[in-house]
Amino acid sequence: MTIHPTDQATAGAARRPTRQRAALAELMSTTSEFLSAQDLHAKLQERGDSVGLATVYRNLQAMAADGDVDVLRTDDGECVYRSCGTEAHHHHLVCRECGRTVEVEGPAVETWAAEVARQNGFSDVTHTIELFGTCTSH
Amino acid sequence: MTIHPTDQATAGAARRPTRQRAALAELMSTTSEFLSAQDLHAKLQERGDSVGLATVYRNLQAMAADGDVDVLRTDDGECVYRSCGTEAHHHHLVCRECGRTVEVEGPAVETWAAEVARQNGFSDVTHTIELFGTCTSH
DNA sequence: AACTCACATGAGAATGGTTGTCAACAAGGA
DNA sequence: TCCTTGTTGACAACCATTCTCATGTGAGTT
Ligand SMILES: [Mn+2]
Ligand SMILES: [Mn+2]
Ligand SMILES: [Zn+2]
Ligand SMILES: [Zn+2]
Repeated sequence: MTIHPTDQATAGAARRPTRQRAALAELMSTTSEFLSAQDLHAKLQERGDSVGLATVYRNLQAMAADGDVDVLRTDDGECVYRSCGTEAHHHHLVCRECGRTVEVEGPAVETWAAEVARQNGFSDVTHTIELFGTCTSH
Repeated sequence: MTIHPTDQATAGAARRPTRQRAALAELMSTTSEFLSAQDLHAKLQERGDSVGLATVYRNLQAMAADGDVDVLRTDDGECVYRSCGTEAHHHHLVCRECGRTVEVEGPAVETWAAEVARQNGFSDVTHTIELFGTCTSH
């Protein structure tokens, strides 16, 4: 059984620069909400920088593996991506109405997670912590 | 945009008791790991209490809506269900090797989540907090 | 610049968990 | 027993994501 793979260490295997990845990265850098691969693919098409859907998926995965973008799953199982301001470990407070996202840190929650894991003898612990709510604009 | 629906309050609309739901509930009450709908469907078949796959899905959703079972998504997007010991709000520490699950509470983390939301002016806040690791049997 | 070659791309097919359809069933009140 | 209505199950349909593979393109090398 594998509920949550450990696919961490993705040593920087020289990725080749392409127009497609550049366009995607540029688009994401100017967007603050979490968007799905399909959303991004559509926006690229509107904008003229047409990129194949499979390529969007592949690059998003690569960028996520490299830690360049954050991923989370919507309630209906769709993956959504976002280019965050910091490379450091953090979590998100997302508006479920408009997608507005705030990056949050929680030293307390980090130590809590580590402590709980230790007390139960678990090792190689990772965690998923996301907050959802309704922002002030609603 | 809807990243995380608020589908909470599902007033107890009298659900009609059936052999199928009983078999499913019974199976889940004797299982401690998180299992997928397909896993459960297969186990029911082995055991003789054959139940249609669609029915398994429907009942799991109903049970989840009623708060009778907990749901979480595996890394590959599959929903997995578990009948927990308590009805009270809690989280999980799951072994990614064998699925062994420990129910954990975190008053500190609850207040942290609420506080972060308040500071950013978000309302109707919910959170997703799950811990994954490797248990002592590995 | 021409040559090479491994990596990247894209159009479309395939995958697979989940949901929809709808006729046959069955719980429970009249 | 009869009716009404929620429930079931076999199978089709959905749809996000992955796979396939022929073609394209970085970037060294000569
Ligand atoms: Mn953290
Ligand atoms: Mn909590
Ligand atoms: Zn909002
Ligand atoms: Zn284990």
